[in-house]
Amino acid sequence: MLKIYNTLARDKQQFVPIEPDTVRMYVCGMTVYDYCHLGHARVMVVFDMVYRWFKASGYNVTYVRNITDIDDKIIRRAAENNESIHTLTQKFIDAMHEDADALGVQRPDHEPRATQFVPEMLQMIAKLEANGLAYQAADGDVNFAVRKFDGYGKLSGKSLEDLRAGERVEVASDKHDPLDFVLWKHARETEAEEVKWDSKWGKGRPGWHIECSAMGSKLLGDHFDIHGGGADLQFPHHENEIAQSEGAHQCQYVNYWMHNGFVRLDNEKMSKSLGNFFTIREVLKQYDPEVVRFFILRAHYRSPLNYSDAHLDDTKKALDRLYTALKGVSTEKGEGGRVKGVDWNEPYALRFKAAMDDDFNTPEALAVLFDLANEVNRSQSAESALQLKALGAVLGLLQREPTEFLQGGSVAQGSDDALIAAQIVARNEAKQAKNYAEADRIRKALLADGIVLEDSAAGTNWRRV
RNA sequence: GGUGCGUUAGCAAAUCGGUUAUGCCCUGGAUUGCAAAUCCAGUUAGCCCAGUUCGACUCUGGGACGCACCUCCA
Repeated sequence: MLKIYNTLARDKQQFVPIEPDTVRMYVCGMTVYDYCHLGHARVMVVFDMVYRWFKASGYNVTYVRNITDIDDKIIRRAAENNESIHTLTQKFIDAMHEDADALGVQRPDHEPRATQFVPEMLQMIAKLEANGLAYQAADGDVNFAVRKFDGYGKLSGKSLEDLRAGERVEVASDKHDPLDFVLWKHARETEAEEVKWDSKWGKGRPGWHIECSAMGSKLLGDHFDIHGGGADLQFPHHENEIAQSEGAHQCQYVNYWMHNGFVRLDNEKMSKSLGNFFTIREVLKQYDPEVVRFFILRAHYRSPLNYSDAHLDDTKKALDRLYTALKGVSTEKGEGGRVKGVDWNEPYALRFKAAMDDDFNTPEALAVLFDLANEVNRSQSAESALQLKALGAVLGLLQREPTEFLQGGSVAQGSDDALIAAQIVARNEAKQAKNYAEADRIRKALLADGIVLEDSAAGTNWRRV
């Protein structure tokens, strides 16, 4: 029985889908004006894990992760680069896909781009206006009237009074209420035609919040199961989505709200505005992408995750242990020669499932994998090894050839394979001649290059540190 | 200022009112020419104070510290 921590309820709740055996989930994706950083990597990996677990649990899942390809930052960046919005966003969408692919993140079923759903957004704004929840201000912007929507603040646990007391920003005077937010931004003279759409309120472009509401209901319906995103989107973005969608459709918007924790650097949230971030591609120059994925899944998705080289090094060693267990045990085929999936009746799998069903407790699920690896090491059982690999697959891990991972695991530098092989031959000749000084010299020299030799009955293997 | 979350061994990180988390590091043993890998055994916990309880890391109250949101942000 799957339980999910629902931000809306501030509690773990049993997951009951709206339609039996079906999950419809929406996750706020990226605004594509720059390369993705590790914070983005965490959202992608976490919800990829969620997506995979629902599928492994037998649900039909429709997963939508949007792309914001129109907003102030994009417009500014395009102007700086002297390129079109489309050129800029396409470049970073491509880069995002490269990064996601490297991290083993499966493509969502839909990746809607905001610019392709402007008519739906306009329809929704019209509904809100008809329902008395939106108004056009003197400056031409169409705003949402926060005061008119009962229950504003139910997701973030904030009252309008609290919010008002904490106001830190000068408010545009044309709003009826300082907390009203924009649905439709009127076009500015200086802006390119590319960022202007016609509407009954005049030329303009959509506000950020309406994008997700419109794309969500278009692709998943007015009421769907799960909505996810980073914890920083809880307020105001998700709060505003609820107000818009429920205000327009007059029904519950989302049943379960899921928010992942931040990636931190030196105990501080990694973010664009603080400038303390590493892009995914920077990190992948130094670490194997599977190590990065494993690093993210080693923490519970709601916990903070501190990034440091020491932690990544630690993670690499941990993953080495799992791949080492798989090495040398045939995992190609199960009994009777068929390719085997998870045997869900087996004790380790039951523990794994219990962990995952408990609000996607991946650290606990991974602990089960380490216990299973220990079992594989002891028994050298192909069945156990297959089970380990199959459970790894559920998390998008352990699917490579162990040797390929262990020998390329940290991003390759120095010695090439042929050279290493030659050194091993030379060392084994020295060993046969009982010239251990020479054998040890060769081993030490390789170690200096990050190559560890392992002698076994079957011969000498090597791996990278 | 308001609101929310967190504080577990050297580091990272889970579970749980009473029974070995797990990974890395460390110690001893087995194995090895010596190592590495592996196996076995072991060391190191629960921010502070008070309460509830036969028993609390786990529940309650108070305090300290940290982080986040209240502005664009994954």
